Amino acid sequence: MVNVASALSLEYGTRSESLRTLKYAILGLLNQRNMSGYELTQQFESALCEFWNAKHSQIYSELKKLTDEQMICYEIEISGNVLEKKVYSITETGKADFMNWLRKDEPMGATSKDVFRLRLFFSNKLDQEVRIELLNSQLMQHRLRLMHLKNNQTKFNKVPQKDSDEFSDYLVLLGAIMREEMSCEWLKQCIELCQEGGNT
Amino acid sequence: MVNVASALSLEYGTRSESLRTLKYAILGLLNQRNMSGYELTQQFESALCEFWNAKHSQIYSELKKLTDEQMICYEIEISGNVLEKKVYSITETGKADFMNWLRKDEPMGATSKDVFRLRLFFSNKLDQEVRIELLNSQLMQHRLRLMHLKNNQTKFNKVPQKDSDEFSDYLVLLGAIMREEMSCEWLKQCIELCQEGGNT
DNA sequence: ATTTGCATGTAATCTGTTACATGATTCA
DNA sequence: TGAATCATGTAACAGATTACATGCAAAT
Repeated sequence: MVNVASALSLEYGTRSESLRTLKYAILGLLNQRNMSGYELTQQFESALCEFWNAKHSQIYSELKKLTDEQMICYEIEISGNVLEKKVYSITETGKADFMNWLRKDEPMGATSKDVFRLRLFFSNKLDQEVRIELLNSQLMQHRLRLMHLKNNQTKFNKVPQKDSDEFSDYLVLLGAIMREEMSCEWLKQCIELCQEGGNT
Repeated sequence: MVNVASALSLEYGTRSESLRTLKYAILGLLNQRNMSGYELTQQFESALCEFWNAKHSQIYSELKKLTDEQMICYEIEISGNVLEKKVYSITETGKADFMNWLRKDEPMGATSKDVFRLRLFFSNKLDQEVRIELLNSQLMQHRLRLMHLKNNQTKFNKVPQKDSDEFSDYLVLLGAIMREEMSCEWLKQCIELCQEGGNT
């Protein structure tokens, strides 16, 4: 028997909305200040890079979509003689939509993907030396990243005011540092466990 | 002037290969033991859930592709009277390809995306009470997750043998626990910083 | 009988990456 | 004058989610 209900297009509620996180990342940035697509791309590479990323190709198409949806609008500025630059700003509609997203207390989703942990999960199939080399390589990379982050932190000589953009920035930087410190700790423990009763 | 080289389809090297991580996650699991698509789906929900995830729809289509590519093959088993089950196993080609992937020391990619951190980055636009509520909600969720993970850890009464599947499992579980502990610590610090000089 | 779990798939859509494509501006 | 950076876009493809779709088996 066929599914009559679905044949009549009943019973299966409206399609659930997609998350559109990129949309809100862009709206959030434009809520801080007006920017071009190029500047937004740079923001993703600097300010957001510890928790979000997007290529210019994706950003430009999202900007087009958000303009159509009247969440943002733009004015054209001229750099030099002829080079056109679109400076985007958030609309009132966009601001309202963004604030609505920001306030929502959504339950945590699935843990994010991590290729290295996946590799490690299968690493007992490797020679012990190779496994330790891979762990060491990973450790070095995380140490380097930690160094850069701690260097960024020195730019704050005191905790910023709670309602400032800098304060939020400070919180996420703290999170990034703690994450890298944890990663280094964990990798060191893994290496130790792999070496225990080692090759003498 | 048009790009003659590209018009002639020259000069722009071969398309770079995609990562196909799901492929290797599946090959890795089938390298441990033979399984059906259904069992693989369950493995993603249990053993791999702390660092990878995939829905059954994605898994079944990847299995089809891997079969075409001769990385895996299957035999049909009957459960009960008629219900057919495809039990997949990895081929020698698949095993070689998997080991090749496992050995590679790829540099760390971009930090993985984290919607909560993105929200927090914009959270100075919220009322202080709402911001703290969101942080508390997040903290509770991470505490719960930590509890479950620590409970899993009790299943290991000692560190398993280094070349066993259980040892790798132990390492990634340790990583998951440390990650959740760090998250709880970080969130507590964020809450404190948000409350400092608070509303008296 | 009815619900839960076993078992497998496809279609539509959304999200993200790589490659293609162009041209101006600035600095060495 | 050549390289790096500013500036914007499209097309093709890869990766992932949600919904659609079906039916058997086991337990209550």
